[in-house]
Amino acid sequence: MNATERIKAFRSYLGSQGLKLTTQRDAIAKVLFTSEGEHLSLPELLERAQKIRSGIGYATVYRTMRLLVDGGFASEHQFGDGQTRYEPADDTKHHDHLICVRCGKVVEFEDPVIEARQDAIAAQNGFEVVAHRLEIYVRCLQGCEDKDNPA
Amino acid sequence: MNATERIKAFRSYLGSQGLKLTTQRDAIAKVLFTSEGEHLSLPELLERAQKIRSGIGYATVYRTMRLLVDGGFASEHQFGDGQTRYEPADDTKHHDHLICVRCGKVVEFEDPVIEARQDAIAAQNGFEVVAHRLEIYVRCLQGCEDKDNPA
DNA sequence: TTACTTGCAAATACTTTGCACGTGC
DNA sequence: GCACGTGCAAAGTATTTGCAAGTAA
Repeated sequence: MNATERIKAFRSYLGSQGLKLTTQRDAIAKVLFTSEGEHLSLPELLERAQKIRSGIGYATVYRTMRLLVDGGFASEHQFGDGQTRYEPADDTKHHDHLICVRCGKVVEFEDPVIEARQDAIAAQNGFEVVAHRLEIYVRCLQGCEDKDNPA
Repeated sequence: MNATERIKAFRSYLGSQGLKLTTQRDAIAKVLFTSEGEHLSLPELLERAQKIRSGIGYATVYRTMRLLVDGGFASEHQFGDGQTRYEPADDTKHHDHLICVRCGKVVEFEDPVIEARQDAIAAQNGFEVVAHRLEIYVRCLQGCEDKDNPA
């Protein structure tokens, strides 16, 4: 599903839930759905949304993101910088993240071997998997710039 | 390494760093090292430490835990309840967590297959692994009580 | 009209820090 | 004695909420 289709789906979802489609919600959804791979924080989402529709408040972004997460349109991540970050949810396949501890670069990946292993481990312990979160903290092999101590 | 050995190691570490061994630090370390598998939060650590040595303040627990984490004696986790949780660090092998989304139960596991896969994936993307965090959110198969809505 | 939304500001919830007083070494 | 440590209270951060005014349907 591309960004346009996702926005349409979100609009339908709002209607189906008796919620209203406002210019604020539309702008925020647009920002989210066109941020593939970026993992934006609330302040970042706010800044971009205000370019589309000025005057949007922080609380509206916060509440709209919760709406998007609850509706399955977005997923939240905590990468350890103390901020919650968001990305468009992928309804078909799940992916995980490689995060460089030096430069902060984030690369997404998916691996069926790990997914399968998780199901097996959960089953062995008397559980069924609902979701998972895997973050691999790494260092770039070809060198990268320290985000906290720029050269 | 058992709890007693870990406490000794921590005491030596303090000396080697020119830091002082106080009754507060000792009590907090004792609480941590005897909490295997519990993943205590700061308030919980504080409560238990105060039973050993009354009068300990929150800030002291906070600063001592940072000391323990920095020294490699403890590791931090964020399980999504908005609190940082701590457990004694295992110097030999890493383990991950299965977390029941309904009752909050946490089970630890380790899996060499997943560990090996992570190294391979990182290498394929031009990284070397520094650390990782894997949380599998599950549901108990034999039923459990909802922590937010007790029966 | 009417229920849902918004933006502001205030309230939370945790975490982190400044500082005067204590205390290991 | 002196440098490090402690406890309190206050300051940060990021998140969440109350409410009067605004708006989609």
